[in-house]
Amino acid sequence: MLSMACKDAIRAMIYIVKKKSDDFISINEIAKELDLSFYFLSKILQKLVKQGLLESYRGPKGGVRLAKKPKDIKLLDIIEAIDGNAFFTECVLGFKECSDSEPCAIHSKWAKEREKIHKLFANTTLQKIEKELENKLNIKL
Amino acid sequence: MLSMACKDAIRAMIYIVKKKSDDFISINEIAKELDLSFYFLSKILQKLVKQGLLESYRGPKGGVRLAKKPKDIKLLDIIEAIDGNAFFTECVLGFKECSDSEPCAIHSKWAKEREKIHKLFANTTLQKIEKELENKLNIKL
DNA sequence: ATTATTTAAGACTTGAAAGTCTTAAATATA
DNA sequence: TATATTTAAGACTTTCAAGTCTTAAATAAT
Ligand code: FES
Ligand code: FES
Repeated sequence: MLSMACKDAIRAMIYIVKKKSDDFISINEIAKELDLSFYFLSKILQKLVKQGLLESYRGPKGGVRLAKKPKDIKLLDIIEAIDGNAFFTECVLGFKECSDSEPCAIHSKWAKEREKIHKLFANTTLQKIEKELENKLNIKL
Repeated sequence: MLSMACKDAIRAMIYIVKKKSDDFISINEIAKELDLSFYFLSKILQKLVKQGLLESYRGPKGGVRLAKKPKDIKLLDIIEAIDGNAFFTECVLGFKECSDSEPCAIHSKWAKEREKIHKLFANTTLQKIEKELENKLNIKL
């Protein structure tokens, strides 16, 4: 469902918010901590910078940091920045159109669950995740 | 979420059940009616034959037909035959493990919705789809 | 028996995502 | 100013799903 790039992007954003740092965090540090390829992660985070979710700074002491407050960044923003919104709009059986007026055989049921997932990602902000990390101590990063 | 192969497989199975035929239905006919590649569809349906969802017969008058009653074939059977069960078991953020005891940052919410989708596919039999096709007349095939 | 028709099996090609690397640009520090 | 450090951009390679094609095997009809 989520691309590899998108999974890495979410994990990186969670790492960044958890740090609560005003300074820039180097991509190299994030890649090492999360055991990701520096090369691959760099490309992914560049997209988040272009989408306005991160801001970056070059040179020593450079890196990336959140461009907005954690409460204003939703998982859905990250997903749409990397993967687009195909999952939430396209027919699960691959038809060109997906709508209530022109449904496939499982549209009615599928669209309902799909909307719940959409809401889940739209309602989950980095701030909420941050709080949950503080409360539950066994969560993987 | 579903692979192209899986989407085609589901559409083909729906086409077959809708025909309500005791005879074998040629893959060529299915491919033409659903506007799918004969080559690609052949490979896909072979998997369903191996999984025991379809039975096939070679030669003139040959083709495929359901190996079980429509009420005994679930969408989940088709999905697992083609795509496996990765979607329903793997961590949405890509961690190796996915369990309540070792959760990622969105496991608790994700696993809940994922289970609903699992139930949706497990509860939707070809028989139910067949009935819905009869009731609602604007459903795409 | 021969031929036409159909699935079975597997080789082959294509295309897109994943992953790697190189060079350029920015900038802090010495 | 020179150097080291960092992101930016894009070329390049790898991998795997998607898609195509060829040949073999089964079988009905002639
Ligand atoms: S038309 Fe198929 S999911 Fe909406
Ligand atoms: S651990 Fe991530 S979805 Fe279960």
